[in-house]
Amino acid sequence: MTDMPAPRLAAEVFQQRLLDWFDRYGRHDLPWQSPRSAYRVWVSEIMLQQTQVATVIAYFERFMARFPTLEALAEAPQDEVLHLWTGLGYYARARNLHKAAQVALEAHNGELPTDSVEGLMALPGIGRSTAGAIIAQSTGRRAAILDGNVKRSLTRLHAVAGWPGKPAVERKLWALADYYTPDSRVADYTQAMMDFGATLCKRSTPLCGHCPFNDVCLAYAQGETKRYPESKPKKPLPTRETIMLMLYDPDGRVWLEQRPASGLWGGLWSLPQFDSQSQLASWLDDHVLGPERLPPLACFQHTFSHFRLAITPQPVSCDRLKGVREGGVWYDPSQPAELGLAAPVKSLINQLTPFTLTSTPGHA
DNA sequence: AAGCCGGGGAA
DNA sequence: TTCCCAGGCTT
Repeated sequence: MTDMPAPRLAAEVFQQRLLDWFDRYGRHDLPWQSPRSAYRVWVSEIMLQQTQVATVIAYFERFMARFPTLEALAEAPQDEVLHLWTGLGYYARARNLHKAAQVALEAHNGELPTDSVEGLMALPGIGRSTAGAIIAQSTGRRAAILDGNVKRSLTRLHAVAGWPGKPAVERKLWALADYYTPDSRVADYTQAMMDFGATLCKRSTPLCGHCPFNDVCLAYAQGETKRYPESKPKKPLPTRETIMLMLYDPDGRVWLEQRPASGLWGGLWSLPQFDSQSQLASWLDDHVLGPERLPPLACFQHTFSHFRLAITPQPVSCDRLKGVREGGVWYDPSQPAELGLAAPVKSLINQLTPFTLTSTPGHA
């Protein structure tokens, strides 16, 4: 009772052709490939979710320098983990990674439970494909993956219609992915599938002339590689507006508040946000002594996957806060604490340098 | 099944 | 500009 489309090649033939291609043209020098450990493979797989290899490499190196072992990660404060994730996006990945390290330390003797896909999937942030990748790459046992590269390659090879995000399409692709997965050289095979999708069966302008499967690829035979995979049905992005308060004290420190633990920018430190100038004025009135508005910065837009945020930065200088506020810190840009910052917040703070501030009236 | 969750590379 | 990337979680 399988949902699987007819394979284009016997599994053994597919594997042989792919591994021959990989031995010549695959990537064999990625930082998480040597030294290879379950921990390093795991961290790389999480960072690589929805993120390109070229972007990840520098983050991975910094992360490994600071957290060389699972135990080091588990015992670190979350702020430090988010700090090293700043700019990478999808911050739930970092929170889940941190939490999973703590679970592994307490419940699995500090090791990842790589015995089974189900065991790994029980950890936060690890789904079926990531679990398969970790097992294949770190243990060499048979496990299938289905990432964006594999989805793209398989939809073309088999001319699978429909957006791969649809569960019915995804089921077919999982069946194919599992069918082609070999019993031996699984780590190489998994890496080969990802390399093949990333460097040959690319999203645009795939290199079909050099493809080891161009004699059996249905999309190529139809001259319709462009049509696969079908794209996600698109909807217009809604726009939200916000005012970001850049409140500076006489020492040039800026006031940051921590976001709620989950949701957008969860756990990151950000500038206070307001829906209107009157709300901003009211907040200043309630909490700030001696506020003076500074020359405004240019408005700009920050685009998320599901909406667009129109940001109006409002610099304000002050003497101090009235009383103490929980969940906030005075952040010194010249001696930055190791906190996670949302990308546009980091950009704004770096943009408004200490020199800019001290050259404005109202201080010193 | 659909929405939520970032940021950047590439065309 | 537009698309989407080594996806997973929540509702």
